Amino acid sequence: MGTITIKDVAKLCGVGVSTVSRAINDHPDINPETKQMIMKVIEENNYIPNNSARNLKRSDSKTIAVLVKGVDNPFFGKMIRVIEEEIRKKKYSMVVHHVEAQEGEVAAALELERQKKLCGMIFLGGFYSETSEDLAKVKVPVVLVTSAKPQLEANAGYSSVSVDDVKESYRMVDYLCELGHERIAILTATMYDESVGKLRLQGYKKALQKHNIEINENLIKYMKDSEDYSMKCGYILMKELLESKEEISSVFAISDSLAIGACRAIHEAGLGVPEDIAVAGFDGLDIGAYYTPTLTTIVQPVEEIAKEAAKILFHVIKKKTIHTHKFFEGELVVRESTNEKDSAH
Amino acid sequence: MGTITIKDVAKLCGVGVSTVSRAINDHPDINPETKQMIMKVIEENNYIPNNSARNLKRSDSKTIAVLVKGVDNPFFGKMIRVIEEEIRKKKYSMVVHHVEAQEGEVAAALELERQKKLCGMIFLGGFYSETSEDLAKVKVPVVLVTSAKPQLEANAGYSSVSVDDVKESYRMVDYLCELGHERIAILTATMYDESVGKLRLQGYKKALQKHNIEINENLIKYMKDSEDYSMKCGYILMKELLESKEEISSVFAISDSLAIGACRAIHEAGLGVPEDIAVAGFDGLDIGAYYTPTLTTIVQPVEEIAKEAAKILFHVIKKKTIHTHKFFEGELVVRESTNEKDSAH
DNA sequence: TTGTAGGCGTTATCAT
DNA sequence: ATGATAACGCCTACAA
Repeated sequence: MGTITIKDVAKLCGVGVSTVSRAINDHPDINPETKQMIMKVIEENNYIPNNSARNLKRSDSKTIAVLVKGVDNPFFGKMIRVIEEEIRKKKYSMVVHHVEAQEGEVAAALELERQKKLCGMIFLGGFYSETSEDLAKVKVPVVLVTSAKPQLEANAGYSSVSVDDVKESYRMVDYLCELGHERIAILTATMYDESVGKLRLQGYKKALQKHNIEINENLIKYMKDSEDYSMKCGYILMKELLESKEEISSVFAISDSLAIGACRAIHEAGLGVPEDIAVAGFDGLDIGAYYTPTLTTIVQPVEEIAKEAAKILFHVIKKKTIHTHKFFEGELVVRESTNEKDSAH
Repeated sequence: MGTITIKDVAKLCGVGVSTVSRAINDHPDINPETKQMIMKVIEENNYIPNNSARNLKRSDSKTIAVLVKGVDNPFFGKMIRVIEEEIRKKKYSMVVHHVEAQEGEVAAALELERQKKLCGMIFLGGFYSETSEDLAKVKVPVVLVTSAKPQLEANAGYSSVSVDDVKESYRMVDYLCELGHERIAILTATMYDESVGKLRLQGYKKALQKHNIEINENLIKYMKDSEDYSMKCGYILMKELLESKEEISSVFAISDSLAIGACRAIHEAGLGVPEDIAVAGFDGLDIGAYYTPTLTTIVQPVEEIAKEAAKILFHVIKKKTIHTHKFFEGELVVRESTNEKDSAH
């Protein structure tokens, strides 16, 4: 008695398969009583429709893919779970696909799209290296999360949801300046980054300019090509910075992971955070509240962002709307890792 | 020019569909030249077989599901990525499914199994609450990772791969004892846990016994039902412990996340780690090496475990072997969060 | 070695 | 409101 099919159910109910189909798909043209009776039989024999057959028949497969670029960012963990939940609510399926830092995400996307007959995709992180033209090759609706391109064409072939990286970054660096810091270093993405790295660097520069602080290229530490937003990377960059003998009173890391790595490096150099060097992060990872010292950071509203991403995607899929670009406010959370610039200097 | 099908390819090549099918599925009975020519045409028109159609035809769908129980354990993040890679190498698909702490994982598993015609499943974490009989309902091969049942029936209907939780836990607590600690608290899973929580608690008790230290129930802190292996949970449990006024010189948390939460609580109580209270964790998360103080822990060989899990699963699927139970050695990594019991006491 | 045809479980289009 | 029936794209006997 392997698997029970729609035919079996039909037989059991003494009706035609199409009636059963109508019942399980909430079609209008069906007698409520018939439907109820069918659903009961389905329940009793716990029949579950075969997904492959459905997808084969349907044009779309009711599955949406989540592409995650760059390993080891716990920031995405929560995001994925929220997205998964939203997708499940809509009775869609989700497949997640991790793409290595060097891999082209669009290439991976294209393959997935065809193979699985996706009806939509969500990109998490990444989206450096790729151009809008590349992205346009993906035919299904796409929403970019946390990886907006700087220049948002109104009619871009995709949606996006994120915080305003320039603004939030500016907010943080401005805060650091207000504390009296002038020698503010930044730990940022690669030099060629066209995504969050670039934007957050922009915010940094903007804030410095506002405070009439000259931008010192030696205080800008870029990741190497092979690196990612990991603690290890933050550790390495900070160590280099420390060894460079540049005077620094604070450092802004564009992710909490980087910030924590930086703290470790500072610590190992026999210095204290924030007494000797203040450290600020970005993202709002849980660990920031438990680290010693607790981490000043920009908290991104992860849950809201994820939900909005799903919402927009479904809207676009159902053609209820065209592509949208939505920004959420981040929140500057001040904790122990930053303090006023020591006046005893 | 929507999607190109196997028929189109056949037409393009001037051959029958079965020949094309044979080509893409590496069947033996085909002329190498024909095959090469077909593959070329496929490449040029980048034809990609429709997965749903394949799965419908095949009995199994070549997809394996990963069930992750309990949110927010970064420990599983890496695991999933490694598993994903292994699965992809075999040209299978992976779907991950998070199940809430209260949800029954077997129920979720059953639904998935039918709906997606899985050919195998990997359970990550969890597996408390569920009995072997429940698990037996899942017809496809299952491998339990990091969640072995205490009593392993030789012919259990599943495989498992993990560290020997009793032994590793024993190793850690034994080490703590060797350092001179006698008042050793443990932060563990719920009281009803039948999985890693139970096992690690066993190891703890065993080590204490070896050192003739009486077991003090007040030093055993169980999670509440609603809690999970999170930093927050560790923080809460530790705080309760501190408030209980029990004298403690060290605490063993059965996960690094819990340990970090505990450190925070200790810190906020104005005490120092390890001077006042030594802290040890379990898992070997990256953060352990960057936290202040760095965390003494049992490092689990995540990558090996994940690879082995995939390997075993594929073996069982292909009927090359029956279910296996494999254990890996953990590694006791001593760092700053533990030290010798202060003799000045 | 290769081609033809039937069927996998659904959904959708027709009639009824 | 309901029931046949034809696709959906692929794999696989079976036949050639």
